[in-house]
Amino acid sequence: MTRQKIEIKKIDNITARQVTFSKRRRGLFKKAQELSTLCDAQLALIVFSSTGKLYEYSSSSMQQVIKRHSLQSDYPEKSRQPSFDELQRHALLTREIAEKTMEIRHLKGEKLENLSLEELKRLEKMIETGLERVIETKDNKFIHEIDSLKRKGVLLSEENKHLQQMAGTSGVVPIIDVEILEQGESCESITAISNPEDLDSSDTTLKLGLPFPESS
Amino acid sequence: MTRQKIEIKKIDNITARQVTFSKRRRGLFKKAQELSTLCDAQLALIVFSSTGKLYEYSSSSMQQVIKRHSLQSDYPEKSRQPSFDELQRHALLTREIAEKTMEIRHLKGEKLENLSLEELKRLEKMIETGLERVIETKDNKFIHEIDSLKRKGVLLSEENKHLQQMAGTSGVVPIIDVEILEQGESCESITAISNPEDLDSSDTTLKLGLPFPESS
DNA sequence: AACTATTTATAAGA
DNA sequence: TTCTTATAAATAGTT
Repeated sequence: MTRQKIEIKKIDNITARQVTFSKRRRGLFKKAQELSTLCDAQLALIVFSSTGKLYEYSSSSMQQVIKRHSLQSDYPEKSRQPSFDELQRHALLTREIAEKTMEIRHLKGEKLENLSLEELKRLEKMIETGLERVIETKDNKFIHEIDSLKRKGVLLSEENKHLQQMAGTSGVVPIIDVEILEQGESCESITAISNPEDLDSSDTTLKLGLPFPESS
Repeated sequence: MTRQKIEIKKIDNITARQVTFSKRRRGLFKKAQELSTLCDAQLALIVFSSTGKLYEYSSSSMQQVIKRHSLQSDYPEKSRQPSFDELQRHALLTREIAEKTMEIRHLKGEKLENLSLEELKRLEKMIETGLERVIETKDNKFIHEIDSLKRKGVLLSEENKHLQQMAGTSGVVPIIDVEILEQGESCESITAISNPEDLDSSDTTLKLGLPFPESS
């Protein structure tokens, strides 16, 4: 735009075009950075030359500007297709869930028709072992609870005796005989007179979110 | 850049800044479009004013330029952060896997220490039911196999008789007596003489990928 | 928004 | 590519 005014259309001469590109590109980037500085604007400029070379400027990070742009723009989520990597990870997780679901069903004795005899035998053994462990754990817990209750009973009984002596009232009859507790075998009879809140040894109340949902 | 040269730094006066922004923005966009036209360059320009308003220009479509840019640039996938939605779905799947893993462990009699007595009782019942079903399925499969083998034996025996008559050789002694097969009760004795490849009724070979991996 | 004095950008040539 | 230079274009400050 000096010596002679030029028309704004594609420059045919390749050399002239490249020269003009160099000059004007520099000018444009300078103006862009001046604008962002002077006016506190966030700005991104991307230029590909006709030969394919990339030139870029951005006042902050290019990603930041592009992200802000795609948020404001009317194609907010079109460009956000899940990446291959995400799809793959998602597929892996889904597959793992399917496998675990099937394993649970098998352990519950469901959907067994596709298992071979060999697999059924393995499964049976697996479940038997699991059952033994559960029963053992359960029984241990019962025993522990009985033990704990007995000890509480003994303590309470001793306290009672002490209180009787303190009060000098020998005529009061104890409600629970310690001897019965120490020899007791029936769980029901003991849990029946016990209040769960009194026990800090184990929790017999139902937890929220049962870990065994019904599967169809 | 006229009347007086200015320093390139943020303009403090808000009004002056907005005026300059307007003027220079127009100039910048004009230059940008001239460059793309004159030099056949692909170009994208994104500007956010300090008040947040978006101005943009691109020689082709903005997405196209941005895509080309992110391909050439050295951050090919960095900008592709997972969306909130993806993260959430991922978290859900991971949680589901954790829950199922724990359920499997419980069914196998592992990690029972945090279960209440009530839960242990439920679990025991669940496993017992599963075990019954597995045993029943297994036994049915045995019976089916026995049945299938018997029928094969009968057919083979009849074929043998037929062949004997055809050949006129009455002196050949049959290797297997049909009567024995029809009355057989022991699974082992029968499976011992059977070849799994002969049976199309059921598959007793081990499937690949056992559904019961050892968990620690 | 328009004006205008100046600065800046740049086309053509070296 | 870079420098030079004449001139077009952009624009800071003013109205």
